[in-house]
Amino acid sequence: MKIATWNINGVRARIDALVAWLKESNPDIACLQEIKTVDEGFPRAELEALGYHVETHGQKGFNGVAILSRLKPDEIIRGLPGDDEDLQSRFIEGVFSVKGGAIRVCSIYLPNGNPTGTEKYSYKLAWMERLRVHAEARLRLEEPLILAGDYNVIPEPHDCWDVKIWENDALFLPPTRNAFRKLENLGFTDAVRATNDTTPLYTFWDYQAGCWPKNFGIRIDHLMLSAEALDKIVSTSIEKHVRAWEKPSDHVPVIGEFAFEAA
DNA sequence: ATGGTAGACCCTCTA
Repeated sequence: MKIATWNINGVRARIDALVAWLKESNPDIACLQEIKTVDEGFPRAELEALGYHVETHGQKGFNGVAILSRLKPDEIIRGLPGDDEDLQSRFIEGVFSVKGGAIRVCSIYLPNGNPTGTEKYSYKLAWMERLRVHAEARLRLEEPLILAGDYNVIPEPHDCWDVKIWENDALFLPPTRNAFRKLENLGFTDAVRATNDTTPLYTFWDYQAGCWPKNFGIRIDHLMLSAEALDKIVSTSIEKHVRAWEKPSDHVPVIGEFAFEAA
């Protein structure tokens, strides 16, 4: 079973690329971020025509997340618990029945946090703490749990092309990486690093300043696995070729292949 | 010289 994450930077601008990628890679579950539309504006018919169930948590103009799935979800939770005042659409969670039980998959669009030293950065850190609290509660279910998404976190120096450029950025500052490490310390494993060595791997190349042709990228899109999900991981792939497509997102999909079977 | 691009959308914000 293939479970993927992709920040598509606007689902309506990216529908042709999304359909082409789904046909090519055929993921069983695709977590999307930055759909940048309200639920009613989501191009669901094109995706249902490919055999996907479509669950969205949209927002006008910014943010917004979705889960596409071959299996019909048993349950969907919209919004990250822990702050009723937070109106930004950055989290959706689905439960799916597989042979032997259930798996739980979350599509996460973690706040960027720049500029640092502002309420945007404190919002990022507060959001990461809410994610940690929610993830800790979900771990007690002892299910395969996959937290998939755009974390806006560069975990290690070798996950960016030049650490000097990023060392003071909200994506790399020590409090950001410490909060990410706290999530790992709960018992989550970075699927790409569990299946690859420490060579540089990127999932995002800025549109600006020729970052893509120069391979000036960063790795910020992650599949974080509970122990029960890590037991089932077979391989991962970063779909780098998608960045070279016409009208690309600035992020590429990350796919995990798991030894789950449909119920 | 403080650049450069992209998406959504009311013209400026977010990234």
